[in-house]
Amino acid sequence: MDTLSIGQVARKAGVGVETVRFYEREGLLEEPPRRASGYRQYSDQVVKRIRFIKRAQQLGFSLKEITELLLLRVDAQTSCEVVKQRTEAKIAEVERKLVELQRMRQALLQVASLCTGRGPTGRCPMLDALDRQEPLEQAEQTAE
Amino acid sequence: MDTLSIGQVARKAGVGVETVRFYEREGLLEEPPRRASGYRQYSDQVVKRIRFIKRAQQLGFSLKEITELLLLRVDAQTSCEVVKQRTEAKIAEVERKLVELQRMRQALLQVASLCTGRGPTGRCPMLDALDRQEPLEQAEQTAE
DNA sequence: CTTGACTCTGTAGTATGGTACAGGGTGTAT
DNA sequence: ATACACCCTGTACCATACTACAGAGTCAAG
Repeated sequence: MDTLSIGQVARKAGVGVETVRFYEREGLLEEPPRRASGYRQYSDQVVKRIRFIKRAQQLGFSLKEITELLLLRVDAQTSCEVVKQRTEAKIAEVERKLVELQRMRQALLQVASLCTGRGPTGRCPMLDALDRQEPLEQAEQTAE
Repeated sequence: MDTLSIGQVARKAGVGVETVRFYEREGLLEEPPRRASGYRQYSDQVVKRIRFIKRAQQLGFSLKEITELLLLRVDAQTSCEVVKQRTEAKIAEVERKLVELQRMRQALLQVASLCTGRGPTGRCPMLDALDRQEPLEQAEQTAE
């Protein structure tokens, strides 16, 4: 057989059946064709789509944002210019996240290295490590 | 003055007063000393802590995970070995996220470049672009 | 042709992460 | 000494993202 039942899709994608239906209701998955009985029949494309949704979520994107990512395409409704602008905005966002993650990684590496030296170094090593990365912080809103 | 009221902390950190109290209840911020009146008095350390929480959230960490990150320290309760292990687990997690974000960035760059060529290329360019990055996908659970 | 696993729709409940009062006290500037 | 912005506790409500039924129909194996 070439098509998948909702249960097969859910198992392959590592989510629950209810989640697949939920994503359909929320517009993250398009409504699939139905059998005479009303059973949904999927292609395995949808498995990829669900996995993408799950990965994007773990990177801090909401379902709303993920919908936007999945809709980045040139078509009758959306001109090339618009898609390009939106895509570049998303790229900028992803790059901001990359920078933050790099900083977190550096901080964690410092915590790990600090660890070999042992000793209860008080306070919060994680935040101290981040401080060491941004040596000069702006005055930022001292007013009140 | 050397200490901050809850309102000043909230403004500096860019969150609501209620959020600060919520984080305290949830154990993300320790209970600050109080004035005779019962007013909380904070040092500006806490502003950094809240900003860290917010940034980590945007990278897909839950408040529970963020609590764990902030607790990575060697003390009476936690030995060096344990902290090191946990920290290295977190580093691995961060590095997985970095890889995923890089892939998403590449995919978005492809969508943007594809865009200059114009035309409604059907389907979902975002997922197609990701496919092009992982040329050979494993058989992964073909059973059912 | 029945049994058990699966599917359908619809509605309700849950966990997470806040957000918004209500009803009261505090701090200080005028 | 009174106004006004702020703080307190406590409780209730909200959005997001599921998760779990109930009650009914479907499908394939034995």
